Amino acid sequence: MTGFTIGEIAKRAGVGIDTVRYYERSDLLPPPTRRASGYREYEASDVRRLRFIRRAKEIGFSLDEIRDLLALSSDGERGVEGIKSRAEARLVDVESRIAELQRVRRGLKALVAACPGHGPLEKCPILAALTKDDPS
Amino acid sequence: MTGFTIGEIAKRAGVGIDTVRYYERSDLLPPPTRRASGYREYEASDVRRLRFIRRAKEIGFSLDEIRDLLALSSDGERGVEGIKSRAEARLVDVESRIAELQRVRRGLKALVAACPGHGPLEKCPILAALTKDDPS
DNA sequence: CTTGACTCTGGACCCGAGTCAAGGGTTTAC
DNA sequence: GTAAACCCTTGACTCGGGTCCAGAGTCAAG
Repeated sequence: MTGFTIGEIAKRAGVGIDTVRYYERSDLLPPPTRRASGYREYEASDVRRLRFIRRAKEIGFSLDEIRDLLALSSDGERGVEGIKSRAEARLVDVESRIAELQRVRRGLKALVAACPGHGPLEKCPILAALTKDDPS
Repeated sequence: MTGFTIGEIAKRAGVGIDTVRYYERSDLLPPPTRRASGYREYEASDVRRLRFIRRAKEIGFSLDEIRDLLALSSDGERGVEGIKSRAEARLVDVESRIAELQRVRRGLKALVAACPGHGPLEKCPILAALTKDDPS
């Protein structure tokens, strides 16, 4: 049961080879074992980790934030202090993102509903729906 | 009722002055009227638009995507064809982002719930919760 | 045992989204 | 009427997140 090469893992996770190496450099992926030749050798957990990174990115997390999310799930025994609070902070952040996206969704739904598919779509509600009540 | 200067609008919208000029260059903000001196002169709708951009960015849209969202709401009479379908496409996208974020939220909640605040937090469920069933 | 596909490292390059600086004009407050 | 605070343009720079390339070594199939 030899592990995957970098090309295999990249394909399985749906990212580029250079990206995998870049994530390694960026401490998002642990340095894999190496064959005698120097080739990187990955295992299944690396594929999972890479997929997680890819998906987290797709929904708008930065690599820094993802590093944090990953750390949450693998800090293990040391540093249990603070893990919970970091998770809670992330949770708050995620929930506010969801809330914002739900506002956008409502706006888009209203737009779609109001739009008959043709005809003079006057004053779509989307801008109004999204720009109201900003207390900042 | 003279309009706002660039500094005023930037402050009201919570972005930098350079950012406002950058958005103008990038066609996210219409070129404002100018005073005799050359100073840009903005109005309330520009503040709303800027705020919309800022918030859309915060929840993970790129400027390209935002340009598209904005176009949806201001295409007006011309090009009514396709507006609805673009809105629908955006809606699908937004809904999938929400769904992904909800997965993350569930994972984080489980993590927070499972974590007593100290003690050996073994095998937090978050990674597992987020890396399962990826059909790509 | 060669050929083509793959991998290695190091470093250059790219794009998006700003941010800063220089050199100069304008406005406002005192 | 002048100083501080603001604005103008052009153009260089930054940073995150990759992507590409050169030059060299490795692996697998025929």
